Amino acid sequence: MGRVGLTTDRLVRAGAELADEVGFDQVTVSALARRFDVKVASLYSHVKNSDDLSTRIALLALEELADRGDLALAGRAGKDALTALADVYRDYAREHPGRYAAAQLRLDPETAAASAGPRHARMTRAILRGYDLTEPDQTHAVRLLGSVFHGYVSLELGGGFSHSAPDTQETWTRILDALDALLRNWPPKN
Amino acid sequence: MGRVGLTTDRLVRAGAELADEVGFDQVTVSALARRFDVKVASLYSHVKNSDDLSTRIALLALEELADRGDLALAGRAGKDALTALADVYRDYAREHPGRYAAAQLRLDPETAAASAGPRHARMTRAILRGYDLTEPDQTHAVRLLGSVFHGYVSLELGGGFSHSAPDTQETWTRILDALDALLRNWPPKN
DNA sequence: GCGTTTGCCTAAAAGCTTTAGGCAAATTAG
DNA sequence: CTAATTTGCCTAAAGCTTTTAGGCAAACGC
Repeated sequence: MGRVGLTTDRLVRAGAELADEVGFDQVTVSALARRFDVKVASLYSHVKNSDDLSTRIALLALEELADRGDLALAGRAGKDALTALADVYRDYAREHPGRYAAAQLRLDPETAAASAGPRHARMTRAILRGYDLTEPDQTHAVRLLGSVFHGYVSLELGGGFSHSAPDTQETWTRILDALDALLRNWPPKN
Repeated sequence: MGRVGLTTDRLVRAGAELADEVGFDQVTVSALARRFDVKVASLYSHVKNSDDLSTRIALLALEELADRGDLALAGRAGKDALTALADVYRDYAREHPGRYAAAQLRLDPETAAASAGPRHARMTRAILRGYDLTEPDQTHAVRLLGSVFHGYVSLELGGGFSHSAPDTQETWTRILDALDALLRNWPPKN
């Protein structure tokens, strides 16, 4: 039996695809071995354990998302930028539900710090440059945007807004309008 | 060996506690059996399978959350009601992280329809009676509130806003102020 | 008390995770 | 170009979780 050419990278990539197909929590070392038509134990030379695999998939997803974000934000500002980044998250989650779920994995602090996580925070902060907010309001706004993006996307993905009128695209548009209005007119403390 | 007095209800309740202690995804039929000092197979008379157990814990959490919501909303309106319901979600998630995670479980449509889910939608809609919104804006606003509550709580719980100033309580207050302002001044279409 | 139901048990099969040790293919060195 | 070394995938095995099947004794209903 020849060699298949496993590498950590190929495993992680295949794991991400598997996640999109069957759900992130169904991504198992066994399933991945099956996909490469290889014995399970063989994967353990490339990946420390199941947790390591999950973490690597999460890191990949975070990176991909940040790359898309950077691309979308280039040359945009204000509401244009807001909409562009918001759509990046929403579209990514719809195209890659498993990867998006992976990106939600709780990472330990050092791993999180070394991940693309900070890039995401920076992107959101960049959007706010188009609005007139100073600290600490800017941080509050960063957190609000993160909450809405993540909350909306995960509720929509989970079927939380299921099959009721009006359609979710319309809601998404109106929510972004509302956020834009809110950021342009951020209420002062008290 | 006498009988321990297992019932579906006791199992579900213990499962919920276990979830809060070790995380919802660590709630396993085996772990639950261990907790009752009983053989694993014994649980299968009270619970169909692992999925059934998870679903029941999720339903319990949704119910508890809705009960707290009803209590909090009684006699309140406007921003008062908004804050009260928002705090119910946030406090519940902090007190019962495992149950809160369970409440996020994707239920199949019939189960979801029979769950306390609809009560949650009704509660959010009730809050909006204090603001001047008509359909379809009301639905958009319901979805926005759901997104913010869920998004904020799950990011905070997951450590997304970790240890950076300003503190999360301050942000939470300001976000609710902002939502109140936004609802009082919902931007018209276009 | 007697029969029936019910509750917890043992047994067993099947799948996932992880470690240890082996052999052969690929790579490097002389 | 062979020899030594590294590397990649393998077999074997132990441990854990899930789930089903069948058994025995405690609890309950009359």
